[in-house]
Amino acid sequence: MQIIYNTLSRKKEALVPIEPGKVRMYVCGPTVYDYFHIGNARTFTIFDMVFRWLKAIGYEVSYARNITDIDDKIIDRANKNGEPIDALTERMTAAMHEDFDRLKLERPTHEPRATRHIDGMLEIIKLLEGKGLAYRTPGGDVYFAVRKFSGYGKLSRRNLDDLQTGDRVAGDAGKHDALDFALWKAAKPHEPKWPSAFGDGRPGWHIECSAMCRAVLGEQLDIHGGGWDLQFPHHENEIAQSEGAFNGDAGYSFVNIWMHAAFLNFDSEKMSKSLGNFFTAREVLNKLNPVRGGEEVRFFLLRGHYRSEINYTYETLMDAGNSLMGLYRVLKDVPPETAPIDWNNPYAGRFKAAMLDDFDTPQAFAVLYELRDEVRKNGSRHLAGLLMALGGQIGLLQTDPVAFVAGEAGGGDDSTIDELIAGRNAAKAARDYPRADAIRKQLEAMGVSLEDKPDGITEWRRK
RNA sequence: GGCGGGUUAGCAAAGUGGUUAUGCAGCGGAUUGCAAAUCCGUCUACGUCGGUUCGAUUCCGGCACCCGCCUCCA
Repeated sequence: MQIIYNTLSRKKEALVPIEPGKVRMYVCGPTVYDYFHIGNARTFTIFDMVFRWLKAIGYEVSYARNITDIDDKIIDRANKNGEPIDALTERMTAAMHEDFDRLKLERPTHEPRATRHIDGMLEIIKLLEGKGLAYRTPGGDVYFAVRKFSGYGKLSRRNLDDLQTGDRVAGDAGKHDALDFALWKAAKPHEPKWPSAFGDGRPGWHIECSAMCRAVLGEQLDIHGGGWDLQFPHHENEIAQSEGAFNGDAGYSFVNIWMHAAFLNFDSEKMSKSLGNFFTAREVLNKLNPVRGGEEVRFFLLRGHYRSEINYTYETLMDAGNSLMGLYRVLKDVPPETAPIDWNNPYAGRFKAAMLDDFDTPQAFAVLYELRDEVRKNGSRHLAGLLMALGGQIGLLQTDPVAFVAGEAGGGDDSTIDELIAGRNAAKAARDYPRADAIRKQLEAMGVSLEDKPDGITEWRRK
């Protein structure tokens, strides 16, 4: 039984799918105006882990992660670049896929784009207006009337009267209440627009997700995820829209379990575009060995619990890389046997128990390390296979171990390295140790480390 | 101001009312021509003040400090 902490109830709950055996999960995806940063990558990696794990324990998972391809930031950036909006969003979407692939994220079942669901948004807005939950302003905007929706604030536990507004939010002229949020924004010059019963315009951000959830997964979801910062107002607004428009009538919740991924920090502060303290995922990946980098980052991001903040530094990333290397080394030395996982095996059982308890990856990782030691000790190819297979349940340890340990790129080509090693071995045979050490030093300077094996073979690996 | 999260050893990070978490790094030893890898051994823990308890890092309360959301944000 999978246990998940539900932000809505503030409790750990059993996952009981609406439709037995099937899980419908929606995660708010990126806004494609720029490369995403390593903090964004954390959230997507976490939900990729959830996606894979739920499948591993037998669920059929429909996983939707949207692409927000219409938004103020996109418009601003496109204007700044002097580039058409479509060109920018296509370019950034392609880059996003490249980076996701490098991070070993599986493609979600659905990847809806906001601009392809405008009709669905307008339909919901119409429903809301019909119920008196939305209103038009003279300027042609449509707003959600927050105070008319009784459940408003239930997810983030906010009291409407406690919310600070006034000084920080410049009140839009036609708004009835400062907290009301835009469902539809009237068209402005030089901005994209769609025709509608409310006049030409474009959707607000929040309505996009309500519409895409409904279009792609249906009116009820088992799991809805996103970063902590989306809890309010974004997710609160989604609830108001979806439950206000249709779920409420049917007497059920829009979402059963709300999951929120904790932040990735830099210098103990939330990494964010607006603070400017961010590293894009691709710039981090580009600094790492191409064979290992993606998994090193993934390993780093999953080694903390998803509800705990983690701090990104070069040191913590390297720690993770070293730990991962330790797992791969044993797989290189003891070639894993391929076999289905026997969940009755004590290691497998403990790994599973950890994962079932709210995706306790740190605990699950500890089991992998113990299994690593066991494989080292008894050289069991069967257990090596189990180690690899367990890692595989959450997208780890799937690279060829020999290739992973050797690494690629930089440090000269293989034949040069082999030549130098041959020269060193000749020097060793002649007992010319100063020369042998000089060659090793030369290789080290090239980023290549050596390992003399007992059988006389010298293995090497790149940094 | 409102609401929420956190404080565990050098660093990272789980968990538990009483029994070694775990990883990385370090240190000592084995091994090695020397290294590397590996193995063996090993040092540092639960912010602070009270309370409950036979016993608290673990439950309760106060305090301090850090962080987040309340505006776009994963």
